[in-house]
Amino acid sequence: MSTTNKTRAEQKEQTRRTIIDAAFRLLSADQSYANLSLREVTREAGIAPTSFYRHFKDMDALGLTLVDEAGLTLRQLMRQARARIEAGGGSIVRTSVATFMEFIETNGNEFRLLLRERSGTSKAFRLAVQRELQHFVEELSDYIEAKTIANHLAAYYEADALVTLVFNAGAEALDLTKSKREQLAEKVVQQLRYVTKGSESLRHTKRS
Amino acid sequence: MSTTNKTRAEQKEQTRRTIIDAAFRLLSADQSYANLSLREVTREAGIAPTSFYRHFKDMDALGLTLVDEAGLTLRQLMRQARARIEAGGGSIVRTSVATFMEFIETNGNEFRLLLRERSGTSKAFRLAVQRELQHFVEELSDYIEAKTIANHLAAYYEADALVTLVFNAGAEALDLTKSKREQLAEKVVQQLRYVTKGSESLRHTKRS
DNA sequence: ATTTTTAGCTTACATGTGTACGCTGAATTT
DNA sequence: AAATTCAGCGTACACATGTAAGCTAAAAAT
Repeated sequence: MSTTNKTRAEQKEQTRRTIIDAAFRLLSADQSYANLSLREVTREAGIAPTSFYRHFKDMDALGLTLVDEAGLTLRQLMRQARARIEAGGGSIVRTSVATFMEFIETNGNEFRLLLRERSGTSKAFRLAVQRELQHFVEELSDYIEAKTIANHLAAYYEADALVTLVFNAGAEALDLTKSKREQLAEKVVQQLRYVTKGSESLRHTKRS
Repeated sequence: MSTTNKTRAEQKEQTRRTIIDAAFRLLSADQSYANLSLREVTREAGIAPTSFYRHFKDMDALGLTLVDEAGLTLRQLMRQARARIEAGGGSIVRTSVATFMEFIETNGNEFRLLLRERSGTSKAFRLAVQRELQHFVEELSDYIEAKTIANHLAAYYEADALVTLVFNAGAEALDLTKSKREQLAEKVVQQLRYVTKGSESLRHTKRS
């Protein structure tokens, strides 16, 4: 166990990626991960059905990997958004919403995966998605706590509401044409303002 | 085609109900309608697989019926809540949330059906669920428009946000123990207040 | 140079699926 | 009384699935 250790491990990693990519490719509005079969995936990946097991214990293991990757992609995108904002761009709310809507448009199937498995039949999947969303809530919550005089709990409630509204708007966007999506964006921007304004307003009247 | 017309039609209707009830019984945290097979349903209903077709064109037709029934159940419950409120009960927000949480607890599987099929692989299902939710948004929107000086669009945005937040809290509640659910209820009550307060506040600063 | 490891393959099997076909007996119509 | 309708059944078929068993060739270790 020394020297090169390249070609074989590399080849295996490459095949693993092939499987992952194949699975993502098979997701669509009409096909969820839940009703995707092992054989379909291996067919798309160009390997024998039984070879699948050299890389994943079962379909659940692959699915959880996909959820992680989709969550990562989304987080990276939102980090870009923050960079854009700090670089002097427009309003925080509008830029974040626009970025999220971009994600829906270019990574619709990744989003569908998160959306569907969040309420799917596997508890492990539900928890995995929940964890991804929690990342956003916490980041946003910290931001709010720092930028305002909100206490910890209030900031968390507010952040949670904002993430919920955006995520739900994303789900709605999936079935809409591009023109209708602009109306949807307008709606969610307004709703986010209600939340931030309302939270601020209540902060000033009582200390809860 | 005249006279009695009872026993046969009645028997058929009864079997139809047996099928519907069987399907509902098979739904759970671990089984969604999407991966429920025709044969499972007929097995549970105690009829031959092929007899299914005497009552429904296919599983999709049955599923849409279930969505309708679940939506109806939910609507009836919320009507009761309004009755309770107008009969002098507590706050609108708190009572509505409590009623909804009761629904989750006693009709968890009906709710799961709506929740899952809202983002499922069948557009017909997605639309059916969307329609059910739209009922709530519109009723609530009318209520807000009447009770406040909000214009039509603002009332709609507000109602939509409220329904979204409550529905999402319901989804979260499904995986929680009873004690954690009270915390969740507290969270969503607070979030709803943010929305109503924020909407009101913005109404007074600008006319949009 | 020899042995060990292993990614990927082929073959095979048991199980579950949707639904076509045709029968039966009882309810209904004529 | 005779004819028609039809809810429900049993049989049957073609097809897809997950995965067990064992082989092969090449890479890696000895």
